Amino acid sequence: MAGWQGVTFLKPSYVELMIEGDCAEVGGILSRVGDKWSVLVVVALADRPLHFNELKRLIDAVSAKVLTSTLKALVRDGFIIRHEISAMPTRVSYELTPLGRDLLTVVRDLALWSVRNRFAIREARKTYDASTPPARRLIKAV
Amino acid sequence: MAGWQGVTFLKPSYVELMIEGDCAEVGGILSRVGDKWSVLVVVALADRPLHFNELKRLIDAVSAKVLTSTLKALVRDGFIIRHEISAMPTRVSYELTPLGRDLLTVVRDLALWSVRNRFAIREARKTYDASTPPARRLIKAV
DNA sequence: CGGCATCCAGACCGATACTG
DNA sequence: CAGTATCGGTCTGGATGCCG
Repeated sequence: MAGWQGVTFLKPSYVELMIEGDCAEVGGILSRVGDKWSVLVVVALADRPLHFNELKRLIDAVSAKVLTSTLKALVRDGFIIRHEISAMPTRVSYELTPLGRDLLTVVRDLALWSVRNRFAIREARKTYDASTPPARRLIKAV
Repeated sequence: MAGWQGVTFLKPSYVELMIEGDCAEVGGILSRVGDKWSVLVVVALADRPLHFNELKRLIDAVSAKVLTSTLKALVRDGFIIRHEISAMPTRVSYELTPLGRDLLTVVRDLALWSVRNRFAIREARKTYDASTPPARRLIKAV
C-alpha cells in the first residue's frame, strides 16, 4: 500500500507530472489503482450503494479481514463513504463519492486499454515462454 | 503479479469491459500498471534505451534482484526489449517497444489524474486521521 | 557488467473464532 | 450484521556472494 517512501527517482522530463507532488504521494495513488480488491470494490459500487455482506458476496474471493481494510483505505482516501445505521443488528452501507466515481472512470479506461491490448500481450507472453526454457524463468506463468 | 485466478466476480453492468477477456487477464495487466517498479522502469526508459546499471542507478531504491525480475516481466509482456551484446564484459540494454510506449501514455494519464486529485485525497486523509483514533486504524499512515 | 543462487526478515492474506 | 482478534502459512523483497 505504501512502500514508495524511499523513492526519490524521477525522470527529469517527467518531473512536470509530479509538479509540487512528490513521487511517494503519486505512487501511493497508483498502487491503490493497481490493488485488486480496491478496484473490484469500486467497480462493485458503480451503480448503487452496498452493504458489507453484499460486497462480500459479490467479491466472494475476499476474506472479511481484507475487505474491511480495503474499505477503510478507500474511505480514508475519500473514494467511498461509510453510512452506519445504529440499530440492532447494525447496518452499514458503502457508497462512492464523486471522487470515487472519478476513480471509476479512470479504472474503466485502464480496463479498456487492457482489453484492447490483451492480444498483443498474450502473444508476447506466448513467444517469450516458447523461447525460454521454464527452468530459466523467474516469474510465474499467468 | 498474478493472484487474480480465483476472481470470477464481475459486475453485470461492467461485463462489457472484459468482453472476451477474463477478469484474471485484465487484472494481471492492471496490477502491472500498479506495480511500483514496473512503472518507474517504463518512465525511466521514456526517451532512450538504458543499460542495466543505468536503470539501477536511476532507480537506486530497487535491489538488483527485483530489478531483474521486473525487467523480465516487462520483456515477457512485450513492453520492453532486451538487447544483449555478447562481449566481455557483457553489455545489455533495455528499450521500450511500441506497446511499451503505449503503456507509457497510459501511465502518464494515470499520474496526471493522481496529480489533479492529490489535494482532495490528501484532505480526505487528513480529515479521516483527525477523526479516527490511531489505535482504531488498521491501515498504515502514509 | 549483468546477472543468478541463497538466505532471511517482514508483509500480506486466509481461516477461524469471537463480540456488540 | 458488521466487524475484530489471533494464528499461521505464503510470498515478497533486501542483502550478500558468486559466476561468465
